[in-house]
Amino acid sequence: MPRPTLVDVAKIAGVSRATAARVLAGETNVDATMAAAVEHAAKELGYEANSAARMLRGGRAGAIALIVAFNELDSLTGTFFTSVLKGAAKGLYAGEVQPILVPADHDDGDRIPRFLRSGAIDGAIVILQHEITHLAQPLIDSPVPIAWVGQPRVPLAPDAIVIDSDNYGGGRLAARALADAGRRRLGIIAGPNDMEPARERIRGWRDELAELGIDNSPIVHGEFTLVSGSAAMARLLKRYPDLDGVFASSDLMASGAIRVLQAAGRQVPSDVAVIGFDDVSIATTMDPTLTTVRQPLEDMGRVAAETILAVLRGGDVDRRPILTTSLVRRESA
Amino acid sequence: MPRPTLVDVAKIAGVSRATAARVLAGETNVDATMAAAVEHAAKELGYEANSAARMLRGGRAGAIALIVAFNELDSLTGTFFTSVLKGAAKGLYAGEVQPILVPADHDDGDRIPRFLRSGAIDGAIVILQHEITHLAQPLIDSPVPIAWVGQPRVPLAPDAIVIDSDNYGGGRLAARALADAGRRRLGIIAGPNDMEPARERIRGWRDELAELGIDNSPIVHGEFTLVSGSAAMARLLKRYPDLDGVFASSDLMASGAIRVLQAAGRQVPSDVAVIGFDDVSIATTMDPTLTTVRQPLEDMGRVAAETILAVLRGGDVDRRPILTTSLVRRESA
DNA sequence: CTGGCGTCAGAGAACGATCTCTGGCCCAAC
DNA sequence: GTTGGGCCAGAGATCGTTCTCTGACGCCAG
Repeated sequence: MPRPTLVDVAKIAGVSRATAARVLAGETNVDATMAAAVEHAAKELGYEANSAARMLRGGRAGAIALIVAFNELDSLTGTFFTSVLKGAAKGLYAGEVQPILVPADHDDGDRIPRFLRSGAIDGAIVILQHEITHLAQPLIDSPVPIAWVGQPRVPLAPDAIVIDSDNYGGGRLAARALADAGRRRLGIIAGPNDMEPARERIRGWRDELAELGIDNSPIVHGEFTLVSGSAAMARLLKRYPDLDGVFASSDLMASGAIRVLQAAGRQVPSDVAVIGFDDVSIATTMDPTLTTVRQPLEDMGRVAAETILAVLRGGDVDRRPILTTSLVRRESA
Repeated sequence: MPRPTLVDVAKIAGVSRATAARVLAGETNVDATMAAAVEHAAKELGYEANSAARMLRGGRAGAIALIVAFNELDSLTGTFFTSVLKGAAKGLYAGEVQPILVPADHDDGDRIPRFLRSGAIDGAIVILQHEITHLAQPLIDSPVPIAWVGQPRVPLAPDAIVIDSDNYGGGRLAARALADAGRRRLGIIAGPNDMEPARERIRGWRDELAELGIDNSPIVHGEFTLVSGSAAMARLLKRYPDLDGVFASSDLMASGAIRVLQAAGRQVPSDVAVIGFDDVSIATTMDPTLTTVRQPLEDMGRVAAETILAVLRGGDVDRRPILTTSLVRRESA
């Protein structure tokens, strides 16, 4: 049996389509008896408005795409995505908007832009740590608003929506925490230099160290992954064998770094204190548990959702919110 | 400027709506000159069919809901979901169907059933380890087909779509692997007794042990979580202090168990060999890395997608596929 | 008692793609 | 030369909801 339509409801309630629509839309200028009849009929039939018809008539889809790199979703890197995803989906859900999951990889090069033009979504939230190059331009050219979670590598228009955390402040927090623990022979395992957040973390770290009077702290670079963290730590140890504090600018790199330190006979934190960045789940499962600069990932997702919804509703909102980072003290520093 | 419609394309190409539609639908019985004009006009305008109109007219939504417990998404338990999610989304994407993410928790008790009735989706894939009780009945009563990934605790109709892995076979694999490693004093940390997959793992484990002539192996129960695994291991050690092999029926419980074993001075695997179940990411990051019975989670998601798509297309498919489990040998056994 | 205004229900149009049905044209065959 | 069949383009209807416009009724004031 087909799904009941508004006409069915109206027929049973003995009123016209328009009246039934008014009642179900919550308008008040309807006779109470009729309204009750409509409510009753709708409940009886289990009526629910057909979303396609509403969409077609109303012009709004009531849906937002979440563009994510699926190949990383179930990896360690993925814990970053899932936190943001969770926040974004919750935020959209609260706004009565459907989150549509779109795999950014596996793209045939045309489906995402086509999807953006199909009217099936009102906007998109992009959650990519490493952007897929062929996607950047289509996303920038998107006919619907896009919210970026984290600064992408590509330059964006000044009115672009970008949700980021305070990477600069996070870098300062890490430096101060190590200094407060009495460490003075410090090194940093930074992210790739072509990524804005990575540069900001370095800048915060350096500024704070400068204020503390600590100079010439060496920098090595990784790719935010566990293995690149191990490799970077090995290089750092070679350059600076007697260091007593390391800031790894992702938790995964911190994890890789700690393994290398332990393999090299250094105790963490007694010989070398280590601070990470992100506060993803691995930080609590490693041994020692990781002291880290927390990015409020779930909040970032939620703010992305709220911001794009506000933009769609024509509201005047901050299009570049920056969420504060904070230090989470655990065992490693 | 508004999105171009089929009428715009037809106007530029100098043909009627119907002809333009025919060309874009790939029908061949159209004059080549006209077809070329339509193709050209469509490309020039960046035309993409309005999905709402297509949906309304065609009756199909072209979307499948993925119902997931969001509170667990970024936790350790969540790695289970994300793998399935990834497979399901890939499978749907391959079938040209949009995956819509639906948070199962945070439900106000009515939105999910209403959504199922809104025509916005053609079906749903349910990925819940611990079902939300108030959702079970609405899901069972759903007007659209539902595919369950993993046996839920509630009884389902015989024609329900359930994608599961071979839990029984997995239990046998674990028993045999420990026996092959020369272990004879074995114990099992099982899942909750009211969950079918947990019972099946026990049954497989026992049958294999019986064939191997190992009797009276003790059973303790956990809740599939890390802490419950620790607690269960502590109970097991007290009951059976000289055991030399443990099968924990989830990787998280195995992780908790190993910590307790190590804290009790037992070396893993030399004193006690441990085998887990699932093969989620933690299995590769713990120390020692975990030998485990692999559930093909991503495949399960993909098969769920393929099965529900086949059902929607009226195909005759296996509605209860069981995917094989396999042993992944690492360091812990 | 009548005219005017306010309120509220219903009829109709619109959203945009798709599918059916009709009508016209061309070619071939009788 | 005329008729019939086949093929192809276009007009129209349809999906279900929402919004605007119209018309009717009732009430109040003149």
